[in-house]
Amino acid sequence: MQDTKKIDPRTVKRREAIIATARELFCEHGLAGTTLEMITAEAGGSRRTIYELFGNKDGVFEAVIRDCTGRITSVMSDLEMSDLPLRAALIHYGETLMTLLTMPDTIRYMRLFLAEVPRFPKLGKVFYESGLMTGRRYIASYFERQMTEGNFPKGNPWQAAVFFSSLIKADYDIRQMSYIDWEPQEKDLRSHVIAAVDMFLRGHGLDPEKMTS
Amino acid sequence: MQDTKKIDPRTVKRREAIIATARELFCEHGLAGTTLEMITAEAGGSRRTIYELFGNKDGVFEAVIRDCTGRITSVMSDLEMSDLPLRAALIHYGETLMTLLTMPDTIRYMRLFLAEVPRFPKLGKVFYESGLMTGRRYIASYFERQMTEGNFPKGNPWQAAVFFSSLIKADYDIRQMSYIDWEPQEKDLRSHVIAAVDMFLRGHGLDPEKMTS
DNA sequence: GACGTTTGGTACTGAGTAGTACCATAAATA
DNA sequence: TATTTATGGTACTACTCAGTACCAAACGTC
Repeated sequence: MQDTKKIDPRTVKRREAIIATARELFCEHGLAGTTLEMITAEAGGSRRTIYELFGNKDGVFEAVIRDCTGRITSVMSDLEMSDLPLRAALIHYGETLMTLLTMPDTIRYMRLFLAEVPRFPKLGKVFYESGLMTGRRYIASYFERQMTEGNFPKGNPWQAAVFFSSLIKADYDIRQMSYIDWEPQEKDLRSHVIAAVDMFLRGHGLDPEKMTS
Repeated sequence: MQDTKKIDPRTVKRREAIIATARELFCEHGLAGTTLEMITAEAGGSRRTIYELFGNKDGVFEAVIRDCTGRITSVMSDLEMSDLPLRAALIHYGETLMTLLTMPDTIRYMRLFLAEVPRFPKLGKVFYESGLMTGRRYIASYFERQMTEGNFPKGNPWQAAVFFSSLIKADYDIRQMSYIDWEPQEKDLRSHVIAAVDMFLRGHGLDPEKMTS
């Protein structure tokens, strides 16, 4: 039952170009505010091709969201928890995570996604499980390792992961999503992450003052 | 320069009816997915009146968002930090806050709001400052009081408030906004709040075990 | 009860746009 | 080179819907 038909390289290129352009336009004007004509005007090609490749407008939207989710997920997977000592590793991870989460593109994408989820419940699952949970799983397994190695008090690694990311994230996401054109200063982010990590460590009975960092 | 003209009670009633209906419809179908005809069909009246009262469709949307924000703010203001001992008070506040934040109406409203903020930057400010910050201010002043009374280690009450609400909220908001038709169990919420409060207390050098609750 | 304001209902305009049909053309494949 | 497939472009249909105009009726005010 395998589809041995070769895929025309033109199709791949067109598809990518359409998704890239649509992503920009959707983020800028929303789904309803973007016409297929706007997409073809910028990406080239014609509406004919869009219907050929995506079925209809909603198909383009789905493809865009899956693409964005994939991008974020892949960044998340690349976030290696380094071999630094615990506190330094957490700070490093927290900073990288925050850089990703506070990027204007991430914010615009989240807004777009949340706006339309009710009409695309399947995408909600995709986003949550492959996007949000990827980072969570990763950090939970890190804590688990630290627990067995005796660097971190034994407990529920999953809960530790939830609390850790909550403290790091704080309300920067909601704040940025609602406050247009506001971006946190990098130095504020840094000091916030440090404060969050230290609070997290103390919350688990560890003294950040005594940790080489 | 005062406007001494009396307001026709009919106008007030119509206005309220339109906002209530529009709120439901906007949350259900989004702004673009709701036609003015749908509103009049359910709220009664005619499009004529809508233009009379709100100017245009965007005017209705603005009124709806202001109304929703006002509702949430008023609930926030009613959240009294009781006279219970610290740990019990935090748990109580946390539970009430979570009840508010995880209500399906709150979630749907947040989605609607975030979807359209880019076109209504002013509303972003309203939401953030009068909605989100109201609770934050309240709890910060609570911590300040506890600090001066010696029940809580001296420090930055504002930061304490940020961390506290971050831990309480965790990722329930994002999770609910993206996962349609998922609602947390009440007992899970309770145990989460307790764990968050205890982690918060330990993070500030207090031992929850030793606190009468 | 007379006057003025607000409202309901209906019908209309005009703009915008998703989706389709069709054919010529360009590119890939064999 | 011949054949197949994907693409571009254009023109068209059918529809939705915001916003307007107008008149008669309902309601509040005095």
